[in-house]
Amino acid sequence: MKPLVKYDNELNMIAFKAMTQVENNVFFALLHKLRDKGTKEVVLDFTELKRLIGFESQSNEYIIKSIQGIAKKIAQSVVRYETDEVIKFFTLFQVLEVPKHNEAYIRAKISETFAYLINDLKQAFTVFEIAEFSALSSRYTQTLYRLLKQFRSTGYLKLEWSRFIDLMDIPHSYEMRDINKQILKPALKELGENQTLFNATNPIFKNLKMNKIRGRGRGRPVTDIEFTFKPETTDNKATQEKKTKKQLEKERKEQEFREQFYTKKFSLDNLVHTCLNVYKQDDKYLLETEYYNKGLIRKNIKFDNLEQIKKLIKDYEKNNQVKDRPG
DNA sequence: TATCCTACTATGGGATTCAT
DNA sequence: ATGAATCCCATAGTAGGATA
Repeated sequence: MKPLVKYDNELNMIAFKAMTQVENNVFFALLHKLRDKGTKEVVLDFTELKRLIGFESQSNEYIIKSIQGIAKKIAQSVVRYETDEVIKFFTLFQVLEVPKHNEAYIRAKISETFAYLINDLKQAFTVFEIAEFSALSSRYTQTLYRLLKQFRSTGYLKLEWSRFIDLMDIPHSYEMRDINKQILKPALKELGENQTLFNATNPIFKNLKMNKIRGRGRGRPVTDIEFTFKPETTDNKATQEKKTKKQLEKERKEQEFREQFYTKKFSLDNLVHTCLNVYKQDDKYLLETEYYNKGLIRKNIKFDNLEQIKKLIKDYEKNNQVKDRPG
């Protein structure tokens, strides 16, 4: 069986900025190596890296540099959590050691806080072949690849445009034409067309299509982007029972349900909340929000029904319009 | 109300600059 | 040298505002 990377979907939502294509490879190879190791320390050496991700064309020097680069970025990528009382800082990994010369290895362990992202995964995980991932030609294609892999069972991904830009780590200087030309076109070609090198017959995502959704207003700017492709079936015979269209539709609905309030704002107790996620809990709804009050704070708020949330958002939007007329 | 004008964004081709 | 980022040019379609 080919080496796989497998991790909790939540990791896909932590956007790692400014990773190069090779740094991505090292990062996910490390993730592969660390999986189901608890919080134990591991060493990923050159031989294994090479086996996992190739490295045919690059010089040793370049590889060492990439490893140092990834170590630095991991160490600097601080995740910050705030409660009312304290601020906590975490890094995803603790990188314990990388060599300075002539060798290429990385010694690391996962932080206790994030151990759940790669240990004992039972559901809501992303999984893909690391070799396939590493062979992709650009970091943008790689990111789109793993986002699509997250939705491998439904074959449907829809993102708000600004969030897409954020997750894909697309420079703000890129305009639509640059994104089309440099990112979307090459990525769709690479992910959706037949592969000649490794996979002579099958594209990575069958029947992959992209659709931009344009909103209202002058120029009708793009508000959302969606991707559809033929859902994957699992290799596992036991879980291979085919999903009916109804089930797929249900999953799709569930995703849309979770996304419906994302980034919407409302005001509560004189604080402006930004919606992140909504969950159903018994017959109530839990809304995860973020707001500033001497720092960024996350909170779960309970509602009896969705209409209450919608009303709050509507009220906020009404009060914060610059100029508009009904109709 | 119907029509015209303008502002705005998308799209595609191509060229140039930048960093490694 | 190579790919990524930036920029220039030109065309098309539509919404919103202005005008008649």
